[in-house]
Amino acid sequence: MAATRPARRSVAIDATSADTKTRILDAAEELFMEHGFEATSLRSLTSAASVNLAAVNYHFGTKEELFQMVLTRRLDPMNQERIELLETLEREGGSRAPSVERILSSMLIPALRLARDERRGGKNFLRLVGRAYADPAPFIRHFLSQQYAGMILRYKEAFLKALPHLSRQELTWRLHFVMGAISYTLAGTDAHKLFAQVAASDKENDELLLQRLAPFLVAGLKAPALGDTRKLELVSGD
Amino acid sequence: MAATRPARRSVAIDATSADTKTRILDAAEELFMEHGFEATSLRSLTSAASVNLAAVNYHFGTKEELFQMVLTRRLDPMNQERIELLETLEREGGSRAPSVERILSSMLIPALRLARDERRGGKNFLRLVGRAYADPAPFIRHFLSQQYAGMILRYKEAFLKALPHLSRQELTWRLHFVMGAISYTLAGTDAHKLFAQVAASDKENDELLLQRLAPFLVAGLKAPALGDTRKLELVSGD
DNA sequence: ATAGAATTCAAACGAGCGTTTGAATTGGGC
DNA sequence: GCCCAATTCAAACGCTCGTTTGAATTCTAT
Repeated sequence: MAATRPARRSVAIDATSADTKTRILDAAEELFMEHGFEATSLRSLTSAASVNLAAVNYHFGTKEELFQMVLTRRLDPMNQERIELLETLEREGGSRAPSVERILSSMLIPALRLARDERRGGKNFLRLVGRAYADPAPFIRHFLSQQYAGMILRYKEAFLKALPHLSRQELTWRLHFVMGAISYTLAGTDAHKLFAQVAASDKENDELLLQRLAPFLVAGLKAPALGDTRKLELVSGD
Repeated sequence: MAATRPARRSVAIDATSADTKTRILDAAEELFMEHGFEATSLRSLTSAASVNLAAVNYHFGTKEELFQMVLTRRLDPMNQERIELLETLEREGGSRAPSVERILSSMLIPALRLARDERRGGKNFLRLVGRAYADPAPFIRHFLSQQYAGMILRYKEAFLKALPHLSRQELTWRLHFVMGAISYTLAGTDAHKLFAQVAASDKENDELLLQRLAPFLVAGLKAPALGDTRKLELVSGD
């Protein structure tokens, strides 16, 4: 299946086609976010991008490869920025490990910047990522795990130093919860409708959201380890 | 479209067909969880259930209605149990409001019970719910929000009394984060692969998971409100 | 035993899907 | 001005989808 791909674009991969490719990527970002991967047809996608139907297969190979390109285009720089921010933090602190607050901030700030930058897809893209996290399609899951593995490992080490009372396993779970809250929050949009009211204006929304999310996550991360306090009354309410 | 539905099942809605209907619901639960709504075809579904292809349309009308039935079958009793547990808690406490820990427990216990009960779909079903939360399909979002609205409102009131330092709006956000961490955690399966290690055996997994999730969430809920402490160093790391 | 309703079944419908093809068109280097 | 590769295009291929149909079958109440 993958072997029968055309030999056409074998000579020059990137040429003058940047415009068509970008138009496809932009339309894909929006439509994948709105309808999901499966429910977005290449016909509606190419129509929205004002390009020929065959252009997707010509420039990206398959629909799946297009999807991965949509994610890579913005996730790679964002995760790169996260790691750089974290390393700056560690360098500045010298021998003293950075605080939980600062480490978490270095995770959230690049996401916030991306959300604010309309030229880079803005909120749309982050919602797309949040949804991709919950997509059952195996190729999406494999792609995301490999895409995030390095960054998460890096942050796990940093958090371990800032939270010495947590075992490696305990921290793995907590980072899992943190990623869950972040993904879910970023996937947002209609999820807000589960609750009654939403925030006021639209511009302050992003920043306020993260300023509310951060204290919640910091407190959760700093919580005593399992077994440190009484076992928590999880068994039957009487 | 909805008007052209057959007049066949107009006389008796539930008859001896329970067996076929149940087989369809069980197969749907598993396949929707594994592949998502869009990617699950009625042909593979009816084949797995060993029923005729037309049986789904005959018993449930459309594929969407089947999906809603899959969710309703288990969500209704679970949310009912949650509310009853919460009301018991409030009745027992008399005038004193229940603690955050106990309120949260009354949310998690019914989910945990359901996860343990293989006859009611077990973990499969909770993963399905977790994924449904992130599904972009409008009919799923509308259904879920109406399905949870009552329960969430009920719990918001209870949490408000237990967390008097939080404004209603602040709590709305925190409950949003809580639901995010829960959904994401329950959707689990491959999400675990994002991280290195997983828990040991398989039976203790569920309980251990919730026993780890609960302290995290309690600490997050109890965190000081925005503005109570310094604004948290979210802006640039220097 | 039989009438009538409920259910099952095989077959087909029309539509939409991702992808491929080969010809037409474009655009830069000689 | 011409050539050749890169790109665009209209059309089609083969396939799968959700749903409908009408006959065959099973079930139930008389």
